[in-house]
Amino acid sequence: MERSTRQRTAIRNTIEQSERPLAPQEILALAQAEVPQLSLATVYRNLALLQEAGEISTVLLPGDSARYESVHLDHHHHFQCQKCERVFDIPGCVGDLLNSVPRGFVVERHEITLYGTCKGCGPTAKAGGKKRDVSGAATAHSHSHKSHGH
Amino acid sequence: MERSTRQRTAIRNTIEQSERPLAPQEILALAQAEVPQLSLATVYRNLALLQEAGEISTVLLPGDSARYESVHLDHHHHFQCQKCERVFDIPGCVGDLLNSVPRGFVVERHEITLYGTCKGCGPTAKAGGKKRDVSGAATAHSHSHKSHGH
DNA sequence: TCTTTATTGATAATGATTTCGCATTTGCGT
DNA sequence: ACGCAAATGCGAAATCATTATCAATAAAGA
Repeated sequence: MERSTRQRTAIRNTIEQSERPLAPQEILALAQAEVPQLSLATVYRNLALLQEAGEISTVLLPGDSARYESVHLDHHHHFQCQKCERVFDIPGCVGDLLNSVPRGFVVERHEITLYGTCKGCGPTAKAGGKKRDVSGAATAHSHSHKSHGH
Repeated sequence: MERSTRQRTAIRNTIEQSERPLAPQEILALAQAEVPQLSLATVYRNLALLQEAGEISTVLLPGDSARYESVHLDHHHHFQCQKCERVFDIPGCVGDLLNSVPRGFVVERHEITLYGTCKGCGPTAKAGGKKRDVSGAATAHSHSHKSHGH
């Protein structure tokens, strides 16, 4: 059966406790604080397991590779900082104003991504600070759990 | 200086005349109707040039590779069919209801992607029809040019 | 504690997309 | 018509995220 390993627990906690979607690399870096020798392959293997178990969901952003977050979150969208590249959750939804599609098209799901500057990076230059920092701290929402459906 | 070649013209026309964003492979397939020996490398090289020239823009969808479309289009968003995987333009915008971001965050741009079933695929099974068809015909908007700002 | 086997770590392998290298072709100004 | 640099074709090479290998490790029940 499914065993409880230190690495799996670390990975799960890292995701569950994060206030924003994390990329595999970020998860690796953060979880290594708890399990130093943790391998990226293990992160991927567990992401797959946790996903099958329905504990986490995949967050896909335009032109970027997958990130993961807890499924125990209200319906929300994402904000990616154009400087630090980190992704934050934005609570709420713009509404069902999505009926403007042409005749014959049926919408089942939607994805909204906002781009700009995050709290941490402040309203300075348009861009600049290269690459991600893998750690990160800033928060964007109050982590209100449960109660889906938008 | 910049020369006018048959392949460049074919590529430009293909994109300009398409009613939806096209992936490099799709552009290759469509433009080969005009220039049979066209190479994929040439498509990529010209996409870069046309983009620098400000003629086309990149369309990025969550978890998918880049597509390209003319910049001469009103502000709009995209709809991807979950069956044929083709991407259509959806005119208009849900509005500036994007002020719901947390304090300290500044939104500069947004991206909205709708998922569902397109006109051509009809409201049948949830999914199924594998892979793209590279050609495609269906239309989703009236191609009204110019007049940005949303 | 012993046994079984899920799990891990390290690394090679994939698969897909995009870029390069280079010899050949071809616009385009003269 | 000439000449040269831009542009092309095609295959190799580079990226990159994700997956597969496989020997070694360590949960969990007996």
